[in-house]
Amino acid sequence: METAQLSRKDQIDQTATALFRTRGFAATSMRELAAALGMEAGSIYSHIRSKEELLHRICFRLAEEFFAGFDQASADDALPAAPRLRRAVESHVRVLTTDVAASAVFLHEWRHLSEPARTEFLALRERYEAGFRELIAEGAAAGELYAPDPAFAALTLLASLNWLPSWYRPGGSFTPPDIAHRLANQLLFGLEVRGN
Amino acid sequence: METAQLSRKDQIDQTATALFRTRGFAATSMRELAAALGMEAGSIYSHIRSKEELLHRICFRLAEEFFAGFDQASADDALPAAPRLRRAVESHVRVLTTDVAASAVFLHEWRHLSEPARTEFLALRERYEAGFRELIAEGAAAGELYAPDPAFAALTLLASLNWLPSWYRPGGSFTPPDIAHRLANQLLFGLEVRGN
DNA sequence: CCTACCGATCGGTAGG
DNA sequence: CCTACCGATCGGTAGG
Repeated sequence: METAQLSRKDQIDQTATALFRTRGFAATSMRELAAALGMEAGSIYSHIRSKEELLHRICFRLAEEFFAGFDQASADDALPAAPRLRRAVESHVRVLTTDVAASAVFLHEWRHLSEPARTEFLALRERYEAGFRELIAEGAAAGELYAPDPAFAALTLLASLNWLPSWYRPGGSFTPPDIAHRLANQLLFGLEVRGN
Repeated sequence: METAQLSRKDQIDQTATALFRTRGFAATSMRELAAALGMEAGSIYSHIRSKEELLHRICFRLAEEFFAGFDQASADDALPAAPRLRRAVESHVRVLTTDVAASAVFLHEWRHLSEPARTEFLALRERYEAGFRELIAEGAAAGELYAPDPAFAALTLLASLNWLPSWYRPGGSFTPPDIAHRLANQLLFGLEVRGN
C-alpha cells in the first residue's frame, strides 16, 4: 500500500476506481468499497454525497485529461495534419496508460450516470471524437492521409486505442511510449498515402 | 413487435439481451425484464433457472458463432494468409452486425459470469484471438504482411472491430458488407507490405 | 468514523 | 403464468 500520503477522499476515489473497473459500477456495493478501505459503509458518506458522485468525478476528470492532451498535441499550426494526428494518438495512449483503471471506467461505466450528467458526458465525448475526425479530414484534404471517410477512419482509430485498457498491464513487456509508437505506426501506415 | 412466432424462451433471451446491452447485466433486474415481456417476475422462472443462465447462454452462443465463422474463413489451405485474414475479419464483422446487442453483451458483460463459466469463457476468447494471431504470424513469415509483433497486431485488429457495437446502428448509412470491406481495407492496408 | 437503522429492491420460491 | 412471500442486500441517514 503506497496510499499513505493520499487524502482520505483520494483514497476513496482510487479504490472506487479499481472496484468499478473490475466489477462494474452497478455490481460494486458501498459496503464492498468500505471494506476495501478498512472502514464502515456509513462512514464513506462523510466524504462524499453519493455513489454516483464517485463515478461522475472519474468520468469527467478523464474527459478533461483527454481534452488537455489533445489540445496540446494538435495546437501547433505550423505542423501538417499527419504528424499532429500522430501526436494526438500518442497523447491518447499516454492518458490511457497513465491511468488504466480510470480510463476503463471512463470508457465503459459512463452509461450509469443519470441525467443530465449522462447527456453532458456524451456531448464531451462527441466533441473529442470530432477533434480526431477534423484532423483526419484535414490530412485527407491536404493529400497527406488516405481516408475516403474521415468519420469512419476516426471511429476505427479511436476503437483500436480504446481497447487498450482491456489488455494493457503496467509492467508488461511493452512500455507506454513503446505502445504509443507501435499503435501510431500500425494505424498511420494504414492511413498514409503510399509512394507519394 | 415481430416476435410473434418466437417461443417464450426465445422472447426472454432476446429481451434480456437488449436490456443487458443498454443497462448492463448487474443493473438489469428480473422485474424490469418481466415488465418488458408483459409478465410477472416470478413467471420467468418457469422458463429459466437463474438470471445468470441468461447471460451464460448469450456469451457462449456468440463464442460459437465467432468460432464457426472463423473456421470457415480460415480453412482454405490453398489461399495465402492475407486473404484468409481478410475473410476472417469479414466474418467477425458479419457476426457483430448480425447480432449487435448479443455481441455487445458478449464483449462487455462476460465478467459477471461466475466461476467456472468465467474461466471457460476467457479460455475460448483466448483461443479465438490466437487464431488471428497465427494467421497474422503466418502472413508475416511469408512476407505477405508487415507485422513485427503478430500478438500486438492481432490485439489492435480485434480492437478496431470490437468497438463496432458501440457505434453501429442497423439501418444507418453503412451496410454490414460495406463496413466489413472498409474495416478490412483500413486495417490491412496498414498491414500489407507496400510496393512488394 | 461507528452503531444502528430506514425504506426499497433484489433474485428466487411455494403453492396454486 | 400469477399472487404472495422469503431472506438478503442495497444506498443512504441520524445521532453520537
